Amino acid sequence: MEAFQLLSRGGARFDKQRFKSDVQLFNKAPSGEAKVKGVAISHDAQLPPELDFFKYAKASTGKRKAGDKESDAHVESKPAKLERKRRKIEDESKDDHSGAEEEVSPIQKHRVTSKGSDVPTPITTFEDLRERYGVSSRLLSNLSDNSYKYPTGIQAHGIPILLERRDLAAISPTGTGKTLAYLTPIMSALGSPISSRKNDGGHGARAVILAPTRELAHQIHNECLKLAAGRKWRVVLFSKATASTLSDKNVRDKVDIIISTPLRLVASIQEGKLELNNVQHLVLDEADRMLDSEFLSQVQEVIAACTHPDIQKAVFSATLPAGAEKLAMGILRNPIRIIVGLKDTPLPLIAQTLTYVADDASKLPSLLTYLSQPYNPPLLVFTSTQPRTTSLAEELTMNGIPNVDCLHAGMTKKERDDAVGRMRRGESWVMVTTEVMARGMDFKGIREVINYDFPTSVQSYVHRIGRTGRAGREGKAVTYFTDDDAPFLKAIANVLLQSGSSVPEWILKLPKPSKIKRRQMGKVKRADTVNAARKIGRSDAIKKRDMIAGSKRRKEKELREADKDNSVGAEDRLDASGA
DNA sequence: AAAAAAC
Repeated sequence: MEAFQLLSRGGARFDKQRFKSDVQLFNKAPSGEAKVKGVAISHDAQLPPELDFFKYAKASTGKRKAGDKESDAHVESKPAKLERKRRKIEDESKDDHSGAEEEVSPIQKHRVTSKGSDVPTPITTFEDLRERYGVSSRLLSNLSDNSYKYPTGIQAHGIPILLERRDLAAISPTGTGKTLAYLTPIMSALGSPISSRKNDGGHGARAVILAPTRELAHQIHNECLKLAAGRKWRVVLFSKATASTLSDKNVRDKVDIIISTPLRLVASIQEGKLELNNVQHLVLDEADRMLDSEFLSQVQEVIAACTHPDIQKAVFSATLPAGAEKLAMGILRNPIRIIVGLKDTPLPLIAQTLTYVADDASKLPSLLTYLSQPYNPPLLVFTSTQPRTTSLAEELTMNGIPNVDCLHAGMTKKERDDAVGRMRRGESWVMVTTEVMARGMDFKGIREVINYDFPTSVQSYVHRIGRTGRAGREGKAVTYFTDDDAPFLKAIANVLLQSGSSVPEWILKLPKPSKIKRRQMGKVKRADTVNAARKIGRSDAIKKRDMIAGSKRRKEKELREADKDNSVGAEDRLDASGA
């Protein structure tokens, strides 16, 4: 029963029908298509046993069995301890001017913290929205028609806040229904389509949603259309084509919601083809990405163009580093901030492993070996650059891996759309991609993510592996690392620990260099990594002995360094982001 | 810290 609830409220984008067809597809495959070696058939149409994807909120249940056998020196997570530490840090960083920080949600099991004045009570069912805020039956039935039966944590807390017209910064893990958490209140607040009104005063779109990639904007648009069913809402996915149509006043004045990437919008504003002075709701999805240096000025320009005095702004993400949060809070007016679960932390139902591959040349053989054994398609493989994405996809295909696809932003719009289409239909078994797919994309079938190239930040890691384990389903994430990745290994390892996956002990024993020293120390750490990694595969006795000796040596070294440089503490930093 | 993505 509970399992069913979790699945069905499954977040914004769960689509039972599609999932079903995926499973059928995979079930069919081997009998028909000459037994493709190594492709596991997924019969798990039933629910995974552990749907409580916020179990880490409960003190000590976050442990995951150490299923990987590279080393017997595995360290299990200590969620309770970490959470205590984090709470302390959060308490200390509370802003003076803000209202009371309070623990809410006795009903929901997962922990939700909110900051800000007069935080509205969360809802328990979508039906509450009718009584409390007069949300229309049409909107509510559109929700239930799409199998959104119960609000997720972010929806239960976020929707009332937005309906009370407050500004909001919302942080909630990947795959927990953030899209619906902002679309529902916006649709409700807009009331009725502009086209159905006589004279409303004001022209142009009343809501704008910004996302960092075309694919994500497209997906948000699809979600919005689900909620818009049955009425003549004009929800525009902004593109080159729509940009020119929108310069026609008659069209423009009938638009309700614009969903776009920032630069596209800025281009139209600068050409004088678009005015945003009637925008009363502005959402930044993947807020930390939207506020990073490359997007910031564009986003600021959009914000500046939204001149309506009563504009409501909201930012959403699974990660929000301190710098981005500061920026966000500066943009918002008397904001409420809510955090579901732990910030910058993946869901514990994603089983994560770190795999040592000595160097770049060893990655392809490792992946081929991996693909020669049973795996769960579709598999998402992340690389660091577009050329690497292309060539890896080619290599895999040449090595006989079936249904390999690739997607990066260097491809044409059509190529990109086609690739996403194949992915959605379950035709891709291995999708090689760049950071473009790292955020927001919701492919229900993805059970495994491979970080072929090491992610360049904790945020990137969290979002990449968050393509799996969505809407209460389990997932698996494998991350390759080479000697060159050593400087950032420990930060990622801490993320694994924090979210209930185990990490070989030697990784945690790696010295923690100060930021300044990181580059110079690359060599030192590299040697350390190699030595420690080489021990894998030796006999257990030798391994253990070496580990202990090695960790002692490292400890001593660490202490010596700590004497010289106070910024290197013996205590692991909790915030693994290092930002 | 650094590439990718945005047109």
